[in-house]
Amino acid sequence: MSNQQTSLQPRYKKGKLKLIEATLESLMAEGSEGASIRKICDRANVSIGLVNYHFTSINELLAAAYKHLSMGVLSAAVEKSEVHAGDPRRCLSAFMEEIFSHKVLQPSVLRAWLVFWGMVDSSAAIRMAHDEVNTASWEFLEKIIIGMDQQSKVKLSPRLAAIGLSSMIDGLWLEKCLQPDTFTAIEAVRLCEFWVDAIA
Amino acid sequence: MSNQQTSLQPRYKKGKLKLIEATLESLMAEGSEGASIRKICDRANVSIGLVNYHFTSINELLAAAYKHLSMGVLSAAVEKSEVHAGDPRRCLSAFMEEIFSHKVLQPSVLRAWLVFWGMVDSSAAIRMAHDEVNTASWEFLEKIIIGMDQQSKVKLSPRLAAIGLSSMIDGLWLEKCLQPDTFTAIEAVRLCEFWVDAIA
DNA sequence: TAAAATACTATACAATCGTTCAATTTATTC
DNA sequence: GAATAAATTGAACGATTGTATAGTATTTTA
Repeated sequence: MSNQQTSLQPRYKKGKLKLIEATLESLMAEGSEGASIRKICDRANVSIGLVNYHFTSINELLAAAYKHLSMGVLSAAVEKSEVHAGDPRRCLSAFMEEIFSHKVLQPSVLRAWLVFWGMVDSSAAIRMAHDEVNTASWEFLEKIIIGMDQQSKVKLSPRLAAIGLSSMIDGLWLEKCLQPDTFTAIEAVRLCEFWVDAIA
Repeated sequence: MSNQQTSLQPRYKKGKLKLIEATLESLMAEGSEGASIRKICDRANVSIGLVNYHFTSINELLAAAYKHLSMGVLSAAVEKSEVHAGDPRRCLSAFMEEIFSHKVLQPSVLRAWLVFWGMVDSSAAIRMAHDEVNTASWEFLEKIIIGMDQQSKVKLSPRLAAIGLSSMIDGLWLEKCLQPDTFTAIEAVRLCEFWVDAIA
């Protein structure tokens, strides 16, 4: 995963960012067992007191990490697709190519997401981070599909089409995490392309 | 959730089953925080020592609960679809109607699944339960799609079509769990029906 | 350069966890 | 009904957790 900050990601000072990055590494390596301040601080080579210095609780740190990871991926995908502004169909292809790229479609990255999803219900901060990321992602997809619809009427409402595509993406991520050898990245892209062609 | 045992679910003695059911209740109510032997045994009104009497570890209990829940749902869906044996398209509709029924599409039920998914990587027993459930489900779907293919050639390989449908189902379940108000059960069924029609 | 602000350390605390196991209770067998 | 087997209890244990905080170190400001 690239450590460059992107346009949708919040900005953090060095010390905070170090903890956020260590958190992602820890979750990616160990799943939910990596969501421990001692493990995170071992990775960051700092003392555990720093978590409560920089964040109000471990959940705030986890929420920041979730947002950092997800907005990073979303930003990259949005940027890649905006190259094709004016052609919604190509926008979607570029978006899908990025979110199923080898940078993202690694079991370790997906494992971190799975951990975050599992925490959405039990932490208000993580809930907020999730809602923000999810809404941004889903609205982007819907906007592109509305663009397709304006060129040539699509067969599902853009809202429903976006929900379908978003769900398939999530489901493929989940499956790739749980059973990595079931399908390839190329097949994942192909399935989503099929969906997009089916609504057009 | 019905407490009747179904054809794919293993059989357990009363004491074991009581713990399994309490486990599901606990996860459904509290998510991953409910995966605690004290919370589970409180619900079952038994002493915590019983977990290690009936199971070798809490992970074995969790694996049994995962299998119990999932095979219960899969059995019901398979049974419902088998009424339409000989008509693969109707089989799939019946299957989808069951898996998006109000019995299943409750945030609490989906929450339990999310907890289990999050544990797949860190417990061999849960990994095994997951692989078994996932394989049964996916093979069933593929078999029906092969049936469709034999009647009239489908546009994706049955394997890939099954992966796509399975992913969409998982994704819709996940989304429904994380943001329950985004879409209705009817819309979920509609999206999957659209997928099935798109491959035909 | 001294003072103020920020960053960081290390320890302690209370709480919770899953595993273990001797003792007790209940159910089954003969 | 006595003996055996199975089920159950409850306490103890060592391990781990996140939060809190006084003290120390480093950086920034004037």
